[in-house]
Amino acid sequence: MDKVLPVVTLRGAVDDDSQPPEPTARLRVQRVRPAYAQVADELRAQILGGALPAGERLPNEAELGTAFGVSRSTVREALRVLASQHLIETTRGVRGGSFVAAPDPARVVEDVGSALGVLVMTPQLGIHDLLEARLLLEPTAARLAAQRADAETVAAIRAAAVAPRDERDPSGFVGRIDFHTTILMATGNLMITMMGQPVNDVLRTRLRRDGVERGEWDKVDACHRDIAERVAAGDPAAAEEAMREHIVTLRGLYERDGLWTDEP
Amino acid sequence: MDKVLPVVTLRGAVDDDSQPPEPTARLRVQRVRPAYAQVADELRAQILGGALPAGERLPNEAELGTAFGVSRSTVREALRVLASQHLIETTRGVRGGSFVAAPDPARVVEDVGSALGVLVMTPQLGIHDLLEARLLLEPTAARLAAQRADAETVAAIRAAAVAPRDERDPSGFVGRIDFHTTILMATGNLMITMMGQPVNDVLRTRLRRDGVERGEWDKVDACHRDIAERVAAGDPAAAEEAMREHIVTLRGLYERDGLWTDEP
DNA sequence: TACAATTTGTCCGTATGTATC
DNA sequence: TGATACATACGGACAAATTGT
Repeated sequence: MDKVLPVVTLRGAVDDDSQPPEPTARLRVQRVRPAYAQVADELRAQILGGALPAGERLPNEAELGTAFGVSRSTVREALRVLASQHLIETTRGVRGGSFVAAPDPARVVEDVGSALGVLVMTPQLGIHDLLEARLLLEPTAARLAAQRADAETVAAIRAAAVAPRDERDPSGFVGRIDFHTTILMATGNLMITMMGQPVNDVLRTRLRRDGVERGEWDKVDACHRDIAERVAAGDPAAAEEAMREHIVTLRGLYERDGLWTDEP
Repeated sequence: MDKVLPVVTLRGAVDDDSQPPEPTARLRVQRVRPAYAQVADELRAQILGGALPAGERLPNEAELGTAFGVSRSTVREALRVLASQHLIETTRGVRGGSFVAAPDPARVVEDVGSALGVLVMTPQLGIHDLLEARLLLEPTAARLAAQRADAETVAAIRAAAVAPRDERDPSGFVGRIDFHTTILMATGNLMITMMGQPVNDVLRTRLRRDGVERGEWDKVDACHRDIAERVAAGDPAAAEEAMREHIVTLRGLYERDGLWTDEP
C-alpha cells in the first residue's frame, strides 16, 4: 500500500484542452475527466511505468478508495477498465484481490484481433484488402518458417496440414485456416504472427464454408501438405512460392463469389 | 429500449468449462462469470452482431439494470468495460447517455499499438522482431504505393519526406503520420496500414532519437526523398528496392546500440 | 438569466459469495 | 468446521453536467 500514490487527486479536474480561445468547438469536448477515469489513468501509469511490477498485488478496493479519495464504487469502475485491458486480474476470496497481470502474447493477439474485428464490417475494409494483406505476409512467413523451423515445429506444421476434422467442424474449414496460423507462428516472430492472425480470424468468421465442392477442399489440403513438406525440407524459396500460389488459388476460390458474406 | 433483450439472465451462471472429471485443475479456473461481465458480453454481442447499430442510443443505466435484472452499479461496471474497448461512448446530461461508437480506424490503430506496447518490454518481442516485420511489410507497401498513388497521394508522400521530425501534432489520423505511415496509407489498403502502423508507433515511442549524428538523419531524409521520387515515378520495383535498402540501413542504425531503450 | 428535466457521476451502507487457512 | 479477508452485488440518495424552456 505504499506504491499507490494518488499524486494529484483533484476532484473535477479538467483534462486541459485549454480551449478558452476556441468558442467554436462544438464537438463534444470531454470537459471533465470522471474520477474513475482518473484513477484508472493513475494506476495504468504506475503499471506501465514499472512502479507496479507484474504479479504485484494492489491494495484492496477500500484501501484504494481512501488512497485516492474516492468511493469504492469508483475504484471498482476503474478496476474494470484496467481488467478489460488485461493490465490487472482480480480474484475473489482471501488471498484474492487485484494483481498486475503479466504480459501474455496469446492475450495480446486476441486483443489485436478483436480490435481489428470491429473494423471489418465497415465498407472501408473489404475481402480484397484482407487477401492482399495475406498475400503480402504469408509467403514470406513460409520462407522464414522453412529457414527456422525445428523438428517440433515441423511436426506441428505437418499435423496442421492434414486439417483435423472434429465434430464441430466436419468440413475441416477451421482446421485449414489454422494451418496458416501455424505457419505464422513458425516464423518465431511474434510480431509477424500478430499481424497475420487477425486476417485469418476474420476469414474464419466471415467466410461461408458451404457452396464449395469437396474436390476444391481436397486441392487445398494437397497444397497445405505440399507447403508443409517444403518447409520441412528447409527450402525457403520453394516454400515461399508454394504459399504464394496457394493463396492466389484461394483468392480465386473466395472471390468466385458466394463465399464472402457481409452478414456475420 | 426494445432491442436490448437479456435473453438468458441467469444469475450466477457458470461459464461451463465442464471440468467435473478434472479435479486436478489447480490454475485459477474462473468458475462463475460475474454479472457485470455477463451484461458486458450480452451488450457486446448485440453491438458486434449489428443488433445495435453505430450511433444507437442505449437505454439509460437504470433501464438497463431492470432489463438485465441487475443493479445500476453492475450495469455501470459493464458499461465501463465496453467504453474502454471503444464499443460505446458515454456522455452526461439530458441528451446524454451511452451510444454505440462508430468504428474508427485511428482508434483501432491506437488500441493495437497500446496492446503491443505491453509486450515490447518482454523478452518475447524484441526490436529485432519489429524490424523484421517492418522489412517484411514496407518494401511491398512501397511497391503497391508506386503502382497506385494518385497525384494527391504523391504530393502527400513528398511532403512527408521533407517533414520535420519530432514534431508533435496530436490532431487526427493523418496529422501524426511520418513518412513510413504515409507509404503504408498510400497502398490504399487499410489492413496493410493497420498492420504496419503499430510497428512504427512502437518504434517512435521506444526509440531514442538522440545519440546519432545529424549526418545520419540527413541520410535518412535523403533516402525518404529518394523513395518518394521512385513512388512518384510509378516505378514499383525501384520503390520496393529503395525501401528495402532504407530499412536495412535503419536496422543497422537502430541496432548499433544505444538507440533502443527499455524505459519508455 | 433563471429554472426544470434528464442522465451520468459519486457516495454510502449493507448483504452475499468465494477462496484460504 | 468455522473464521477471515477479499470481491461481488444491491438499493437508495444526492451531486454534477448538459440541454431545453
